[in-house]
Amino acid sequence: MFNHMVERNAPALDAVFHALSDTTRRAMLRRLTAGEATVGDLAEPFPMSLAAASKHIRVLEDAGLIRRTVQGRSHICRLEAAPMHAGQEWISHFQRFWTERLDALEAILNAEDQHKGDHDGKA
Amino acid sequence: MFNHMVERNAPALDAVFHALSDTTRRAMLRRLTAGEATVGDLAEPFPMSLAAASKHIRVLEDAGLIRRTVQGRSHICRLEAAPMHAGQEWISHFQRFWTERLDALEAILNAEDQHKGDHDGKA
DNA sequence: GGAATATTAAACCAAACGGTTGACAGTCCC
DNA sequence: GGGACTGTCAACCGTTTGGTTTAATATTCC
Repeated sequence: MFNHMVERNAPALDAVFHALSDTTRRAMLRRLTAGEATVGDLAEPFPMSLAAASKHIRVLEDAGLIRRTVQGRSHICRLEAAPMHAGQEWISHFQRFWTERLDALEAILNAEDQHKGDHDGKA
Repeated sequence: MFNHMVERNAPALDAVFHALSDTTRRAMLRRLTAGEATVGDLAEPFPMSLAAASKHIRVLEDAGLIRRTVQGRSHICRLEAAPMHAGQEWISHFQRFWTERLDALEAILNAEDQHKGDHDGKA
């Protein structure tokens, strides 16, 4: 059942997860959900040099999460969320493992309640 | 609608995404879906030293994705998928952006089909 | 042409990464 | 006790990362 999950495109997954592993970059992506933005726009909220922010944007671009079009002197960036799909799908194969544990926990709690009911109520 | 997504626990997300950004570590996690395994078991498929594999396992452990119990001389590892949930949820906020694009594409294709149907030959 | 604007490039730095090797520490078993 | 076994630790190495600063490159405006 899990053998099918053979990771067809590991390098892309590496790049996407790596891009997402930084708070600044995640914030930039969130920002882009509100609409396109220039490099300057994306950099503005962060207490780092423009050059540093530009590098972060490059990482996002390399992971395919941003598309850039140059318009005059400003580079406008758009969200390209599609590559996240692969990441989400990879994780989704593990979903049953945390829901299973939650179900098990619930079962244990229910059993304990049951037990308490047996004793407390009667004795 | 997206303003609510303020990243309550950024460091944990950093750690999870970083842990997932390596092919070897993802393979180890997949391996663990088949059941618990020792450090040696997890290391065995990879053409690297045991020490290197041990470091990867440490990264997974630090991200909370693995729980380890020492039994005699062997360290047995179990999958702890729960922290992936946060990652999945973060990504899920972007889901509409790639489905939207797919829908838009579909709409364009439909419109083109429509157009073809209207004046068939050309305009 | 020249100044201001928007962004990347290049050189540098410290820290982290992914790997190695060799030494060490528990544990099991004779 | 003495090996074999399982695993970590420490030191090291080369590369990448995330940041800086100081140019350099386009572009727009006057």
